[in-house]
Amino acid sequence: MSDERRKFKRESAEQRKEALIVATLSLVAEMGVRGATVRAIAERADVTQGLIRHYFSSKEELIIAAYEHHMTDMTDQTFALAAAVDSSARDQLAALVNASLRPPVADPRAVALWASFLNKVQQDAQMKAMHERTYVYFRDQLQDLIRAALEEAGQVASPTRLRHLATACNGVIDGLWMEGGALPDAFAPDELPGIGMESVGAIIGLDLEQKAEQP
Amino acid sequence: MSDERRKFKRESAEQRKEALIVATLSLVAEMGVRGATVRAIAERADVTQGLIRHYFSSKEELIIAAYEHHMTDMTDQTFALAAAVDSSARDQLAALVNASLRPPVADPRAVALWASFLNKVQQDAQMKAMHERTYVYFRDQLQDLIRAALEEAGQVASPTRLRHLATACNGVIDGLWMEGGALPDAFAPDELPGIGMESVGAIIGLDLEQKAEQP
DNA sequence: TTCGTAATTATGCAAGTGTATAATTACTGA
DNA sequence: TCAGTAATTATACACTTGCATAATTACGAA
Repeated sequence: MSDERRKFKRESAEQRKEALIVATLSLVAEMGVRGATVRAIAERADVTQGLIRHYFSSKEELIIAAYEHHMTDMTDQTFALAAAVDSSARDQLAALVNASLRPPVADPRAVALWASFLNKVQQDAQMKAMHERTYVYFRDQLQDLIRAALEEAGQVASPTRLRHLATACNGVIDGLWMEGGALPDAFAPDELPGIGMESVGAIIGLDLEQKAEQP
Repeated sequence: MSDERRKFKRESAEQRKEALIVATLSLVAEMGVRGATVRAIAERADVTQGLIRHYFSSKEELIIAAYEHHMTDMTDQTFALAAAVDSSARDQLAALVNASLRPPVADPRAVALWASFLNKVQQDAQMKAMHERTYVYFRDQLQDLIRAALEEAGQVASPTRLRHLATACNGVIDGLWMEGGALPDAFAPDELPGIGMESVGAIIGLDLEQKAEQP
C-alpha cells in the first residue's frame, strides 16, 4: 500500500513548458547551470524527470529556452516601464535609466542569472547571438533617446559622438545594474537610479533629475 | 609493458598548491565551479587526482583557496599600478580608475571568474566575508582619494556626501569593469578607461583627464 | 460509456562525480 | 648506500548525472 503510482494532472504543453522553464531559472539562479539538474528541475516543477524529455529533447535545449525566456522578460520589463512615459525625450531617457536600475529589472536574481549563464553564453553560438541582439537593441534605443534629448536642448551631436555617448551611458547603466544586483545591500533604495541619472546626465551634459520646468 | 606506473617528480608544497590553484582557476573561468572537477583539475595540473586530497581536505577547500588567491591577485594588481603614481591626489585617483579599467584587472577572464563564483559567494559565509572585505577596502581607498582630490581643489565635502560620491564612483568603476570584461569587443582600447574617467570626473565635479597644468 | 492516445510516471543504464584508502616511489639524511 | 618517509599514483566505492525506454493513466472524442 505504500508504493502507489503517483497521481497526476494533464496540462497543456504551454503551461508545462512554462512551469519547467520557471523551475529551471530559479535553480540556475541559485546553483548555476550545472547545478540545475534534470531531477532538481523536475522536483521543483512538481513532475517526474522523464517529463522533461517529453517537452525538451535535451537538457541543453531546456537551458536555451530558459535563457531566451529570461532575456525576453528583461527586455519587456525594461521597456514597458519606460514606454509608459509620454513626455519629452529627456524624461523618457530618465525613465529608461530608472526602469533599468530598479526592480524588477535591477534585481539580485536577474544578476545571478546573468552570471550563471555567462560562460555558456560565451561558448554557445546560439546563446551568444541572442545576447548580442538584446544588447544592441538596448543600446540603439538609448542612442535614439540621447539624440532626441540633445536636440530638444538645441544641440546636435555627430554620429561618432552620439555612438560614443550611447556606449558610455550603456556601459554605466549595465554596470550599475550588475553592481546593484550583486551587492543589493551596498545601495539605499533609490540610490542606484540616482547614481545612474547623475552619471548619464553628466556624460551627455543634461540634467536628467531636474523636473521639467512648468511656468 | 604498456601499463607502467606513472613517473613523477616531488615538488614543494607551495609549488604544488599553487599549480593546483592555477589549474582550478582556469577551469572555473571556462566551465564554472561545478565544471572544475577534481579529475579535470588534476589533469590540467599534470598530476593524478589523488594528490588534490593530499593538499586540500576537500574540493570545497580548494575552491575557496582558489577564490582567495584570485581576489588577492586582483587587489594587488589594481593598487600596484595606482600606487606607482607619485603626484597629486587627482592624478592618483585618475591612475586608480585607469588601473581598474585596463588589463590585467579589467579582463574577460577576471570577469568570467567573478561570474562563476557569484552564486557560491552569495551562499558561502566565508567567501562572502572575503568578498566583502575586498569591496570595502577598495571603496575606502577610493573615498580617501576623492576627499584628497576635492581638498586640493579647495572643496570640502561632508562625510555623507563623501560617502555618496565614493559609492557612486565605485559603482560606475565596478560596473564598467564587468561590462568591459563581459563584452570585450564592445569597447575600443582605451575607451573604457576614458568612459571611467569621464564619469567619475563628472560625478565628483573634477576633470580627471586634463593634464595637470604646468606653467 | 468506452476506447484510443498522448501525457505522465517508473525503471534502468552507462558515464561522471567526490572521496577514501592502499600501493608505490622519489627524495633525504645518516 | 640504504632505509625511512612523505609525496605521489592507483584503485575502488557509493552516489549523481543525463538520457533511453517501458509501463501506466488521465482525459477527450465517438
